[in-house]
Amino acid sequence: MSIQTRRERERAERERLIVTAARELAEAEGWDAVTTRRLAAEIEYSQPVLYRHFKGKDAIMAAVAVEGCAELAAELREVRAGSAGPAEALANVAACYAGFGDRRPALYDAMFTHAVDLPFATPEAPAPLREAFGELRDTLRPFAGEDDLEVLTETFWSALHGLVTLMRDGRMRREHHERRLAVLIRRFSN
Amino acid sequence: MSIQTRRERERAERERLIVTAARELAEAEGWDAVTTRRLAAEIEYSQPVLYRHFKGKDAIMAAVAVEGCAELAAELREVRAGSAGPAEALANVAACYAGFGDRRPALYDAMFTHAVDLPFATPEAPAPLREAFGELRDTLRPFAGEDDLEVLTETFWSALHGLVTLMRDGRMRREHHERRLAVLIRRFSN
DNA sequence: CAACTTCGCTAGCACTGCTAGAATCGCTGC
DNA sequence: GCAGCGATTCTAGCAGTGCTAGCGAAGTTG
Repeated sequence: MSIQTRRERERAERERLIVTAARELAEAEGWDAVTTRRLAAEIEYSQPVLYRHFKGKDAIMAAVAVEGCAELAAELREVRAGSAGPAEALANVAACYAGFGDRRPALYDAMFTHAVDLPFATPEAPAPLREAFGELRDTLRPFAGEDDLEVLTETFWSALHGLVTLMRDGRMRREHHERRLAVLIRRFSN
Repeated sequence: MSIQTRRERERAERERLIVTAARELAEAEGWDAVTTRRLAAEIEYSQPVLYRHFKGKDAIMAAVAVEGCAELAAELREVRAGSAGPAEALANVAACYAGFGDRRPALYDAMFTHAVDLPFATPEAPAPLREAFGELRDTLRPFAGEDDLEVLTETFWSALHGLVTLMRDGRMRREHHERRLAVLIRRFSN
C-alpha cells in the first residue's frame, strides 16, 4: 500500500500547490492574471495537469474561496475573542470583515463576488463557510432582540458585503468608510 | 450643415442601436453571451464598427449601466411618490430596489457589480447615477436623525446591494428575502 | 466627371479555457 | 537485469475571446 499512499500524498501536495499558486497570483496581480497557462507555469507543470485535479478554472477559484473563508473565520474569531463585551465585539468584527475584504480583494472576490457553484446556505456547505458565517452570527446574537438570528445575520452580512464591494470598486467615497461602519453598527445595536 | 447633421444623427442612432442591442442580449442571455462578434451580428454591422463608437466592450457596458440607472431612478421615484408617508416610502423603495436587481440581474451587474471606470461618487458622475442615489437619499432623509444623510444613504445602499447580490448568487436563502428586508428597514427607521 | 475623404469590411493577432492523443515515466513480473 | 505494461504528463491543437491594421468601396466635393 505504500506506493499507493505515496501517490495520494503527492497528489494532495500538488493540489495544495495549485491552490496556493492560484491564490498568490490572484492576490498579487488579480484574477485576470490567473490564466491556466500562467498557473501551469507557476507550478512547473503543463496545463492539462490542472484538469486532473480540478474540473476547471472555476473549481480552482472555489478551492481558493474555501481557504479564504477559513482565514476570514479565524480572523473574526480572534477579534471577537479579544473584545470586551458584545458592543465592542460587533464593532471589531465589522471592522475586521471590512478590512479583510479591502486588504485581500482578489481573495474576497473568489469568496463572495465571483459566481461559483459552492453550496452556501445549506448544511452541505464546506465547514469554513459555515464557520465564518457562524462568527458573524455569534457576534450578533446579543443584538437580535425579537428578530430571527439567522435572518439578522444575513442582513448584517449583506450590509458589510455592500460596504466592501461598493467602496472597493470606487462607487462610494473611501474617506467615509469609518463613518458608514459607525452608522451601520449603531443601527444594528439595539 | 445638413449633411453633417444627418451624419451625426445617423451616428447617434447607431450608437443607441448598439447600446440597446447589448442590453437586450445581456438581459436575455447574460453578459457572457455579449461578445463583440455576436453584438456586431445583432446590429448587422461588422465588429470594428463597435470600436468607432466605443473604446471597448467595457465602455458599452458602461453605457448600458447609465441607461439602467436612469430606469432605476425612475422606478424608485415613482414608488416613492406613490407612498403615504416616510415609513411606507422607505419600505417600498427598498423593495423596489431589490426587485429591480433581482428582475434584471444583467443590467444590475453592469451598474453596480462589474468594475467599470464611470465616475460615481463625484459631481462629474452621469446624471442618472446621481438621480438614482438621490432617490435613496430623499427616501432616507426623514430617518437621518443625527447621522450625516449622505453617509447614511451610502450605508443603506450597501445593505440593499448586499441583499441583492448575495441572494442572487445563491449565497443566501431566497425564502428569507422578505424577512431580511423587514429587518433592514426596521433597523434603519428610527 | 475625376479626385478625395470618409467609412465599413476582411483578415488577422495574441490571447483565453479546455482536451485528444502521443510520448514518457515508473512499477511489475519474469 | 530487463521487457512489458499502466499510469501520468506533455505536445499540439480547437474553438472561442477582445481588438486592430489596412484595403476597398462608398458618398462628397471641386
